Amino acid sequence: MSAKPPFYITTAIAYPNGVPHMGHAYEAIATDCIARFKRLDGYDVRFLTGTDEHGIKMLQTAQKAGITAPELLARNVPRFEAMVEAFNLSIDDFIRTTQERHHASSQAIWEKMAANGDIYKSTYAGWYSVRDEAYYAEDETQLNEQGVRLGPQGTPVEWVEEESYFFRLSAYQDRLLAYYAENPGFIMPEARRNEVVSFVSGGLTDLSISRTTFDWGIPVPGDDKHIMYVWVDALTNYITALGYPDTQADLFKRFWPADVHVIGKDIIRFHAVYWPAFLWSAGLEAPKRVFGHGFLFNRGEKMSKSVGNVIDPFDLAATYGVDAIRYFFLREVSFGQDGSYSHEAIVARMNADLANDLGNLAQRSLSMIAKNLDGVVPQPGPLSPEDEAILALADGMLEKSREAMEGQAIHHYLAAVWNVVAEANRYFAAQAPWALRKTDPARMATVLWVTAELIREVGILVQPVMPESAARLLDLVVVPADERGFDRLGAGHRLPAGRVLPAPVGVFPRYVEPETAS
RNA sequence: GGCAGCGUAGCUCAGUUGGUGAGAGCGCCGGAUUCAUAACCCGGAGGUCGGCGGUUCAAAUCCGCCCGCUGCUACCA
Repeated sequence: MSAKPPFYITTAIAYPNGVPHMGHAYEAIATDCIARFKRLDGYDVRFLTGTDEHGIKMLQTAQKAGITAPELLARNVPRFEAMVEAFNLSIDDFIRTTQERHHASSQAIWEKMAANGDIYKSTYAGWYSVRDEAYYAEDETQLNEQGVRLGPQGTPVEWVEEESYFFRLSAYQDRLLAYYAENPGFIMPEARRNEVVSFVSGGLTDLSISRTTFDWGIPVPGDDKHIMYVWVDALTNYITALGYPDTQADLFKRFWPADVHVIGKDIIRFHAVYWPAFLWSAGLEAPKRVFGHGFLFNRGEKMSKSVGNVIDPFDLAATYGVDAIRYFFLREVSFGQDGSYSHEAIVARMNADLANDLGNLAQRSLSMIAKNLDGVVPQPGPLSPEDEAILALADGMLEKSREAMEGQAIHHYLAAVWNVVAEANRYFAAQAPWALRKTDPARMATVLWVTAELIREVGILVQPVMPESAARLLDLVVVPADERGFDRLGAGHRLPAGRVLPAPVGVFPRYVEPETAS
């Protein structure tokens, strides 16, 4: 067992009735960045992702394709698993809700909730929308011209009357409101919290949590006619992966409650209302934070199959490079807000920030060390006020980054780092070491040492966003593998003189438009 | 309909509790430079801070109304 503080972070589990789109990759990338940041900052991190494989939609999609649900999963789930490699996700576990461990866990939490008196059997009658996975009151629906009844979201609904188990959600209203009040950071960003508070304040009704109309799911303990509502099943994944129902398991004791569930803004309610209630009912603690990120738009348009602008994340990574894609989405999009992307925006970002600012800085400074100092890190002379100032600015990056990442403001963390990169370029231009070469070689050496040290610090700090490229950057200044943690930042661990550096090679290539045949 | 939020340079956005002449990045124009990935550096043009009215010595920043947009939620039908 580690002395490091624990940090448990999860993505939502993806619904694999289709293949991954950029939205899935985005959530995974952002969560991975947070996980890596915490790991480098000295935390014992547990990072979970996975797939949500039950439910009627899975059955229907399979049916449409003329195959079974397991066959559909066999086709799609590997694509989600492939994202782990393709996007360099540093996960510790990949959970699939069809796994045996998850059946046991889901049934166990159900039994706990039942034993607590929060589950009762009744009948449910109403209009159900498969697509929305929600029931609607009759007056929430209407008939269209074709005589098809539609729900408020414009999706078809069907009359369902079935015996159902209910969860006493209404009993948790006060406790939820108290929890939101006492933990202002529970729901992030803040705008989402306001919505949830207003929703819960408006009154909670009990929740139908079982179905008898199909069987692709986990059976209710002691009543096989019923299978669990997908959200009871899905949410439970977060504790299954820690060994639940064995609450004495090492993982469970160490990592529950979760520090952050990173999810899309569309499923905030399930995570911020239902999930804490389920957990309390089962005698467990609620997670510490639920962060709802925004949606991605292709050139400002929502991605949809009918518009034909759904982007394959694997294609993007192949075209621009994994790290460039990771950087683009994490830097360009305010985490928590919706974001937009386009070829032009991606190219502009990667060329300006990565190739021109950071890559070129490394190249111009390290090549001077190679050509003028035989590739050996020089011993710096007395530091000038300019040297001290830029080093101090770099030393301040960690605190700013931490502060930003406390609130998952990934874009602020990156802005802080690139502010230093911009200043470093100004510093380099102002000091003009190429001119000092003839007038004051000792001073040139000092400037080059300072710049190399800046590259070391920036390299360490950008590892969470661009693990591969940052590693190559750090290789250029020969930072040993065990000296790449955030504890190595700052004045206490400056780049030592005497290191022999390899010949500098470009880490961040410019994106050049391929020649178009005309 | 209710609640919450937003509308600031061509684009994306910053602008603590009202007070140095309204900012950043990208883009554009000009200059400088050659260490470097046609990169970096310097300078410049560009805005009625959605509109109207009000409070104040002073408002992008507070209040009211209006217009437009977004989210949550309700209801009519």
